[in-house]
Amino acid sequence: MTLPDGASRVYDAGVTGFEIAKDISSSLAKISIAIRINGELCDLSLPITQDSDIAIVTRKDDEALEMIRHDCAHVMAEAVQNLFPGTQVTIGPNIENGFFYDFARNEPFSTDDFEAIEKEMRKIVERNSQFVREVWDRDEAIAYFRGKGENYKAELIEDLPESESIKIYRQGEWLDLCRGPHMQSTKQVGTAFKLLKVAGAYWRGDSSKAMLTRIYGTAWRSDDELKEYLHQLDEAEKRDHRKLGNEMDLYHFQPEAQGSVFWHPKGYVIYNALEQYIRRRVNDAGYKEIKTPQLIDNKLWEASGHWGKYRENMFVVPDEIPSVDDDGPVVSEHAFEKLMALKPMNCPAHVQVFKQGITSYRDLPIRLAEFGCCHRNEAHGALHGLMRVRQMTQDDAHIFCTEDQITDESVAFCGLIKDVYSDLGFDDVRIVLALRPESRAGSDEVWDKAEDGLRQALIKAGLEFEEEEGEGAFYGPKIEYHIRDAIGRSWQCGTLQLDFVLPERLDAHYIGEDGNKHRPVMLHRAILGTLERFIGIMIENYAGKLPLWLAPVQCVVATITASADDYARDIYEQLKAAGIRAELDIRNEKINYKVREHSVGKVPNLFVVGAREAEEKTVAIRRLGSQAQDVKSFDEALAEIVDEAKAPF
RNA sequence: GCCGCGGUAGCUCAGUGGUAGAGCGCGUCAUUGGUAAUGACGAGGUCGAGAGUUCAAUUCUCUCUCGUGGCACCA
Repeated sequence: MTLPDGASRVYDAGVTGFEIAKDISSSLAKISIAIRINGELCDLSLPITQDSDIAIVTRKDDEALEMIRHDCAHVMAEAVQNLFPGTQVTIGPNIENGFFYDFARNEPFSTDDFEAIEKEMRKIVERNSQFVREVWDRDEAIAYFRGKGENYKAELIEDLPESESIKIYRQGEWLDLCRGPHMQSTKQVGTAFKLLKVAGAYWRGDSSKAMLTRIYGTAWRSDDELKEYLHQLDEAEKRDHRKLGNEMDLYHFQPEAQGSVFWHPKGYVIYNALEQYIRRRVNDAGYKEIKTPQLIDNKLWEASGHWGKYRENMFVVPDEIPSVDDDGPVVSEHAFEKLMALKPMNCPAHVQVFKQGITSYRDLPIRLAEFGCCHRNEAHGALHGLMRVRQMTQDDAHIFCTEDQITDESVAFCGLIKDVYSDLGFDDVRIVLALRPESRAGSDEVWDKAEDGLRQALIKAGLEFEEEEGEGAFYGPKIEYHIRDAIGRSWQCGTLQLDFVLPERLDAHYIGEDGNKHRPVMLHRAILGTLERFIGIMIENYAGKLPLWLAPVQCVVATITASADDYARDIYEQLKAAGIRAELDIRNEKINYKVREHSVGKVPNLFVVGAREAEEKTVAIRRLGSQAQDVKSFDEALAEIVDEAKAPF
């Protein structure tokens, strides 16, 4: 056996990892939980029959967390079956920071059951049952699980490839089908686990199949790690844009317009600042901004293919003046013969703009940008604050170009998007090339060409990317830009999609050098994705403390005594005149009160003025997140804040 | 859309089979204070909607609706 440090040891064939660990040192044996044999993670109890490179895995190793969580899922499954006989087990994989297990039970679980389940889990851990691995005959295994009424498990075994042996892990009386590996005993799961939530989940992720009950849990090496993780969850909750949006008075939602934002003055400041910034960016990058209709006749959606592929997400309205008769139908029986739809995407409308007049190859590329307001009939359960809405504004644009120009345009876009994300505070960007989905328009040849076009552009731009099958849009492959926020979450925002289909379907063409008609290629692209969602991401990323140029209120002038009111009013007016979003707080309140209120309100700059400042024409600046009082002349402070409040572009 | 959990004052939430409470916020008054909550008083609620059970429902049951955690879908 060759150890990680290169040393080798000799054992009889059939020696187990545990025996080796014990042989190396008894203290190692105590903390060992698994073994890597030629790189593969295995049970310590597995007999080793050949010369191998081995490494004993202990609780301290990276793999330990995964094993603890997976074993914890088994412990939870047993606990649930002990407490709720008749519950069927299904699958229970690890996920980021924890695990879940899906159960089939007529009566779903509730979080009220957690206490009892956790208590039972602790008993099983304390029981210190060995995890024992067995290999069963396939048919016997199926018969066994069927006999126990475990139909889901039986189905899982039936679907395992013939080449796969059927592995069963026992822990005391209880057993489960499992690929393994497992630690030595339930005791090694430890005590640092907690059940977090219950949720419905479809069997095999298929909405036509049965709804199971999923229990989510988390497990860690130590109670301290668990505590730390729970603390992180609390912190993430504090950043929730729905909570902050409410506290900062940015926007609201109400049932009469579910999924659509009512922007309040302060929220709309952010919205406008961001829109203006993007407008300057795309103008600079050679785009022309346009605005296209909201409500468009169905004929165009049929021609574009949206009616066929996207209908279930569209709001469709009859093109008829409703009846004014109180008793009669609001629309006639013929209403549905002529339909219009609120646009769910801007692309067909942009093709219409492109198609006006005759375009020469000399005009290409043509880049049409729109802050396009789109409506999508999202499922009720999908709606989530600003992150998932029914009315959204995309920072959309379509580039019409020749095939030869695809690479240059794509490379240019990659540069633009990188600059924008960097300006907005996101430097960790993951790029995914999403390939053809099952339901799609266009021939395989066209898809081959489109996928390769984007791939080549990414290579030329020198960017690292991953490819994902089946994730593309129905009309073309796409590059997805995923940004990572301050607390490590990933969001898909920007996208670049190559489309040979739509220009064809909507018959767009340009006149080439040869004097003949040619089909342009269309690049769909967005940087923020949608303004709504991006603002939600920004709020959470900055925990509400937005960069100065986006802050709804950039400066509050707060007085200590009424004797400074006139001076405060004067400098407030000067700040406003200089373009600073300032507020004046001359309320009859103590300065402590004002400082607290504006700190909680995430105001970046507080200019505090009392009699002394009024006398000396200074301000005492208090910055958000700092206790320091920086006293300087107002003129200097004004120049500084004006400079600092400039947008990055 | 599916499964679970919720909806009580502007906000955050407590509570009860006999038509309601706290803190913050809001209003009035006093206080003019030096960097994260000054004090007193006051106003404010058909307890999400509808139906049922009951002498009596905010409370129990059902339906609907909206929100929420997931699933499915997705920017």
